[in-house]
Amino acid sequence: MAEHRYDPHEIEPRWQLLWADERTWEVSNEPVEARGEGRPPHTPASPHAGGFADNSYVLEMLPYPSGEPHIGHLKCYSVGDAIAHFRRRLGARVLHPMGYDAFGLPAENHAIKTGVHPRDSTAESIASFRRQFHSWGISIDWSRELATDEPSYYRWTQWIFLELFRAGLAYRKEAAVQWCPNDQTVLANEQVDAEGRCERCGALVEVRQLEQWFFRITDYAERLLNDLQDIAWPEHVKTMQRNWIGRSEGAEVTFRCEELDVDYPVFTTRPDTLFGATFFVMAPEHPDVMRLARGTPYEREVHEYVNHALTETNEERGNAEKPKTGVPLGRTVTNPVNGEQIPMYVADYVLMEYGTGAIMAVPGHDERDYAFARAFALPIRRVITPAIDDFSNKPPTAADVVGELPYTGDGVLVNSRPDFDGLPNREALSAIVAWLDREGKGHASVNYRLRDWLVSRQRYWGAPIPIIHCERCGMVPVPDDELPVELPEIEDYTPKGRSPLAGAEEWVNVKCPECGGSARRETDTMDTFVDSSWYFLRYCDARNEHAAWDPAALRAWMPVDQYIGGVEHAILHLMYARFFTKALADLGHLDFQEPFQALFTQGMVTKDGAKMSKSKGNVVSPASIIERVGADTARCYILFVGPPDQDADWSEEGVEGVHRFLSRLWRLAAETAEHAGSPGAASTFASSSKVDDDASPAGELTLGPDGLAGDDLALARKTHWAIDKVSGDLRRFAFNTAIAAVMELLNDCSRLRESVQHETLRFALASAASLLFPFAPHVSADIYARLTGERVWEQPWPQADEALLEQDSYELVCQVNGKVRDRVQASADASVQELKDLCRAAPNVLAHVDGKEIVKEIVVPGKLVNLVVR
RNA sequence: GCCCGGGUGGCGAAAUAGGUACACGCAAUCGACUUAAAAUCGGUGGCCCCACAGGGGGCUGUGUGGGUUCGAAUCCCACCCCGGGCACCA
Repeated sequence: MAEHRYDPHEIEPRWQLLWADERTWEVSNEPVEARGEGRPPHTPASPHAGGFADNSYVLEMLPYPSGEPHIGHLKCYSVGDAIAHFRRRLGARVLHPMGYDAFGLPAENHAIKTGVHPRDSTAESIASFRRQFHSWGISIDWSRELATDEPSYYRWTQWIFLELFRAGLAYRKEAAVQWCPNDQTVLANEQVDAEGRCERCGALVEVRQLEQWFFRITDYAERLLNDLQDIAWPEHVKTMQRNWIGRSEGAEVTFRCEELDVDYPVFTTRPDTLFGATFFVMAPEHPDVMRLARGTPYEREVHEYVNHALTETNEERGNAEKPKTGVPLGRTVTNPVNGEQIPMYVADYVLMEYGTGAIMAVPGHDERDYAFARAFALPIRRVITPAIDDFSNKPPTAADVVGELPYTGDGVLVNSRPDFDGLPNREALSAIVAWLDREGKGHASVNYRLRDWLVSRQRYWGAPIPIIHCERCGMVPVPDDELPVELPEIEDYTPKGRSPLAGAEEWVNVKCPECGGSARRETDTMDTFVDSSWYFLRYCDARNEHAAWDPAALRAWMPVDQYIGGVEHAILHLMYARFFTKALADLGHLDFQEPFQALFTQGMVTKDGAKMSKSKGNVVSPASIIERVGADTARCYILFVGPPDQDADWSEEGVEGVHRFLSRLWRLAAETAEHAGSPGAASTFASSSKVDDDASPAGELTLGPDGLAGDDLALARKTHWAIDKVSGDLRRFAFNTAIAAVMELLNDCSRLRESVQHETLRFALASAASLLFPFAPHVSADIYARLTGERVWEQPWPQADEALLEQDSYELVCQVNGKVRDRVQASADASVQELKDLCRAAPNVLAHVDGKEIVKEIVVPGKLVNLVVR
């Protein structure tokens, strides 16, 4: 007799080997019929209600391969794998691929330190990720594996770049970047610490204007905003994206500087406060600032102020708490609504990147303008009053004006113009904008917070931008047949104020593809977010050498039905991928607008309440956990510990608890399988079931209510309850309660094992394994095979028998005045009157009613009766 | 400051539609098995009262205070605390 000990280290590699040998999780792009296979015989004829028929694309965000996978990866892929398995067994063909986001800074910094080529350190990391993903038993179609640093991948990243370039969606312009004067290099924002110092040398970082590449994502602001309503994403992620896009409605209003004869439009969300504008402020970066100040007494002061502001770090400048600073420009502009001359200032609280880089300042109704006005002793005028008393008959007088300034709320206009005074400010806003429009002094306008995407990096380890600079022809795309532009081999990765690629002279100097003259390659590389903005498309046709994808392959799979990843990508990655999808659709390459139909964001895994980090020494490595308890335990634990969208704290004791559960399940199942007789019993059973598998698709695993009684009926009911519960929970990502339901089922199996028929127990345990398979595939496959001789992943998802979900009696809760006073057994088909009678007759109810008058009886059939007494 | 989440036993959590609060797991504790320990299996699980052998009854109780309702963890109002995101965006 075999020793009944759960041994994940024997079980897990055995099943992994089978799945790898048989390429179980690979799917082709051909429709099932076209492959001549038809539906596999076990596929349900009609999909379950709410099931996933046909093709389904389940995708987890691709990992950035650095070192080894961490617990966060384990959680993400455990969630994704559960969904993939569930959908397969509901009858879908599931695409579930894997790849690596392989370009990026850490590998390059490592190369600067050690001289090891980023390609080599990345390859090593990828190998480690791949090995561990296999050891976790996740059901990946490995035939589509990719890494974004492979020329066969970034060839198409470059192709997309050129498509955007040709469409005018990729362009070059000057932009402010972080610059370290000591290292003579541009720095990524992440390389600047909180005090605005260079990570490497500690020098104060400056802001410099340099030519950079951008993608015109702002052209898509409106669509990126509007289309959020069509996708099944968590509301908080949509909110984050909406805030990031930052749509504001308002008006553009023109202020004129008569002395210089120049118009300055400003954007305002509050045209209703135009009559309260008492000064005008420009951003230090505004190109006209020096011109305006020239020849005024403030020229020198303005010059110094602007220079200082430009070298300030974002940290220093971006602080709303700091006192307002600025310098007069010595000029005035005309307020178009009342002709007043108001003074112009330059101040760093105005941003060049938003609106027009200039503002009208209304200190009476804006906190920032108020602070500036107080600092510079400028007039503050009230034009809106919160008083909402009836001004319907007469305009408000000074006595009606109440409240503190600045006042930013709604109210009624005062001190403006007779035809606007007395109007509620929202009405006045529309009226004033209409009036400005008629006068040609302004018009309604919409502004976005979203900025164009800066994609160039002066870095080595990224996809080269496939552009050639020719003095005669300008910027020339690298011809398609010369793609990819491969990264040159270089010795020195250290950035020196330009991309390390610039040092590869032989690589840089080329002939212009248009005129044949000597020209130079673009030496910047692309932001790694570009690589990850289209990888989900490439998976659909990962081995295509002639195109980024075959449209037919995308039709088979896209859009992604369920995307899974960390909420830290709620804005950047998810926004960029949406932008790529829309831009590529506009260019005729895609026929859908959104890449990810549904999104699930998983919570962080902490240890002792803190984020895991090497410096804290609290990192839990998946490899060590799996070595100790196996992948099934690790995966189940991470899903059992709590709702997967919430943060979870890693607890060794909790892991042990789940391990005990799997051990008990495996042991009881192994004993039950053996109890059936010889080791062949299971297969005998399985083959006999094949004879009449038309009886039910699950043949051997059917247990109807007929002829069952006592504990057998109870256990069969519990089994069907668990089937129903787990099915529902899986649909709503409630993996924790799904696993708890299987635990309950096992507890009943253990309790009733001696008192039920063998067949009842076997059915319950095989069902438990079947339900647990999405979370713990190895042990579930093992148990299922032992009990039935079948492969669980080839079985359709079990269906609960309605007849067994219903009880013929239940515990009726008897309340008096809303408090539970007794519980009695009630028949499931008892009438309302019978339930009332039952409740009134319950012993403890009688004690509480005791002579009092029953004024009301509330009956909730199936649940309770509440007697209201007085 | 603004926008999201969240606050339930000693702990992680559950309660899917306003209807039995605390499923499942951990920890603790008692018992069984054992020479013993581990493992395993079973019981217990706030406070008070009665019976004190099994058992029965009551009172609290879901961050705080109010409200709606026969009935509120769940809905409404006000507030407190924790976590995250954004933050001079005119």
